[in-house]
Formats: sequence, C-alpha cells, structure tokens
Amino acid sequence: MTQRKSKADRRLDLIDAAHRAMIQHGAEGVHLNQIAEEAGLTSGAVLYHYPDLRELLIEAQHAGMERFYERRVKKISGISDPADKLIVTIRSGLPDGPDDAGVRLLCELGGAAGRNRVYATLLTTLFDRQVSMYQTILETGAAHGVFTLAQDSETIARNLVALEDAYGYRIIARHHSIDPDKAVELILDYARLATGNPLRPADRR
Amino acid sequence: MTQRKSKADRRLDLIDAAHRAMIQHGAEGVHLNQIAEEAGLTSGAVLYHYPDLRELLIEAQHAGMERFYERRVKKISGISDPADKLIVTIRSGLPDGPDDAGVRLLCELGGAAGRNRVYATLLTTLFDRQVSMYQTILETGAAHGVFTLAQDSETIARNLVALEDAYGYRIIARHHSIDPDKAVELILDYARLATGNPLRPADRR
DNA sequence: CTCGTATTTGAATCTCGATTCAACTAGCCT
DNA sequence: AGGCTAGTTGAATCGAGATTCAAATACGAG
Repeated sequence: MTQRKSKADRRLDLIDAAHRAMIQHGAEGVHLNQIAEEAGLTSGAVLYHYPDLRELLIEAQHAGMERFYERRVKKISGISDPADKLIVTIRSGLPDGPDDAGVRLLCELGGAAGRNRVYATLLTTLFDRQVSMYQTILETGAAHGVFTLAQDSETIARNLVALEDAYGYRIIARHHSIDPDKAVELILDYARLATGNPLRPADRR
Repeated sequence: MTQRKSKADRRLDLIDAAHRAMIQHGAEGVHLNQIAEEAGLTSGAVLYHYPDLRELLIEAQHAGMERFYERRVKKISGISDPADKLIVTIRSGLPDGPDDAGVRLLCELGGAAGRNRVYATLLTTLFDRQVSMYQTILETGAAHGVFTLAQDSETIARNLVALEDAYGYRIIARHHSIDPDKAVELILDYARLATGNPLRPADRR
C-alpha cells in the first residue's frame, strides 16, 4: 500500500496531481483515474479526500494560477530600472513555447469560463492583478521620468495584459510566425508608443 | 418519422445543429444525443451521416468561424471612410455581451487548441485573415492621408486583432468593468496612438 | 403503382468512467 | 505490545452515453 499521509498533506498532493493531470488531459476532460494515477493512489482514495471532484479541480486551477502569478512577481522582483522591469514582465507573461504547461492550462480555463462562473471569476481576478502589476511599473517609471505615459496607466496596463493573453493563445496554437520573441516585440511596439521609452531589450543595448 | 432528406442536405442540417448544440453545451462537452435532438433526429441517424463525430464537430466549428468572419466583412462593406471603418471593424470583432454565442464558441476553441491541432489551425487561419482585414483598412487610410501609421501595418493589425481577442475573453468571463463599449474604447486608445487619427466614434462627432 | 433503396428509428448492447463499500493495514496512542 | 482509527485498496455496481443493427418507412425511379 502506498505510504499513508495526513489529510492535509494528501490534499496538497492531490492538488498537485490534479494540476499535472489537467495539463496532460485538459482542464475539463481529465478523469478521476488519471488524477489518482498521477498521485500514486487509487480512485477510491481520491474520492475519500474529495467527494466532489469539481472542488479538487477548482483548487488545482487556483493553485496553478497562483503559481503562474508568483513566478512572474519573483522574476521581476530584483529589477529596479522601470524599462527593464517592463520588458521582463512582458516576457514573463508569455508561454515559453507551445507546450508551456502553465499557460496552456490558463487557456483551457478561458474557454471554460463562458460556462463556468468559478473559472470566470478566477481568470478575472488574475487579469486584474496583472493589470495592477503593470500599473505599478508604469507609474513608477513615470515618476522617475523615464516613461511619458501617452494614456492613463490603467488603460496601458489593461492593453498590455490583453496583448499578453492574446499572444499566449497564438503561441499555444502554434502560430507559424508568432513565437515568444515575436510576441514580445509586438507588445513592446505598443509599449513604446504608450510610454515614450525606446525599451531596448537588455541583450541588445 | 422525420422528413427524409438527401445526404447533402442532411449534412448541412447537421452542421447547423451541431453548431447550436456546441454553443449550448460546450465545444468539447457536447453529446451525440444533444446534436441529434437539435437536428430533430435520433443518434443513429446522425451516425449514419457522420460515423466519426469529430468530423462533424470540426465542420461545425469551421462553419461557425466562417459565419463570424463573413458577418464582420458584411458590416464594414458599405463604409468608405477609413476611420469609421476601423471603428466599426473593432466593434464587430467583439462579442455583443457575455452570452454572445459565436464568440463563446471561438473562446472554447482557443482553450482546446493546445490539445487539438485542427482547432489550432482553424484559429490561426482566422487570426491571419482578420489581420489582413485590418491591414487593408490601415493602408487605405494611410494612402488617403487620414492615418499616419506609427508602426508597420502588420504590427498594428496584429495588435488590434490580439486586443479584440483578449477583450472578447474578458467580456465572456463577465469582467465587472469591461463591457463591449469599454473594450472598444481601450482598443481605440491603442489605435489612436498607432494611426495618429482621433478616431471619434460616429455618435460623438 | 410498385419496387428498390437510401434514410431513419429504437431497442439491444457495449464501453468506460464514476461511485460505493467492505476489507485491509499503516502508523499513532497508551 | 496491542488496539484504534484514519487512510487506502480493489472488486462490485451503477449509469450515461456511444455504437450497432435489424426492422420500418419515405421517396424517387421506372
């Protein structure tokens, strides 16, 4: 028999297992047995901890989203120059490539949000948090005089997050001429107009 | 017994029925019986025409996408002023509201595209066609001297389509402060920077 | 009008995943 | 050590939906 764990520990394991299973089989198409296998348990054990599967799936989505956001925050935390920060932030919001697991899951959620209010709320919250993140960067840059905002910071921030989202979908769908680098370039083209800053990526200065 | 139809006619009916069923039950969650009911037939009859259900679903998605695109083309076909045309085009790419059936289906597809190459291709094609549509408008406007493009037309066009897509998702997810009007405003804010044209919506001139 | 066949039905069957639950056991408590 | 209990198993059951197919029938051809 698999090693036993406390209820709390096991639930954390299961959230993780469900997350991995969803990435492989789709947010909505995932099966109980796939989650059980991913956790190294049987379906009965999963049900013991989560009699309602939907609850587990929601927690797993929530965790995945949190992870995505935290990683972005961490990546930019050490950067002080607003222009650099903006560039790195844009890059960190895009998938690494068509197989980026985290972003793929977010895309799946986007599709389900039309039918599922909980997912819709999760995504809306994530969107708003990302907007705030960008707003902070934009306003800091404006205060330091490196950005000259052509529009109010909320408008720019929303458009930046929107562009990120949309190009994420394109990359996941394997658009032949839009890869992560190209997407960064496209988004930066907007950011340059909006901030009045040339925003040269670090490796080209 | 339901009225009999020729193979070709019935297949058209079924594509339509599948489209309606997908809108109600989700692009991937839809069931054979739901399609049959929508078509006024039994499941056996559906299978008779489409032994492989996936083929029907793909054709239905294709049809839905075509319809979406054609409607946009029609809406802007009578407009000659490039600024007006741009504004109307932007509006026509957004859902009417959270329950807009056509756009909801497209959103579902976006989620599935990560796992399904056919859907990915369909969406990529749609994206590129929309980009071309915008490029034409932008370059016509530039040629007439009403637009002063801040970037090459492909960049602007791609960003416009991307913004449209992303705000479509937000609207479908019922973002509390982004409705179709607000989304148009946000996209126009970018379009103004990119075209150098004030782009006043018709009702405010 | 009648035959022949393409289309449709509906009931039987199949499939597969969810759900239940009695039995089993790992690990804690005393 | 021995018992207690929470966690886990696995086999049985359930159920929803897909699939099959013989029978029924609408409709066109001749």
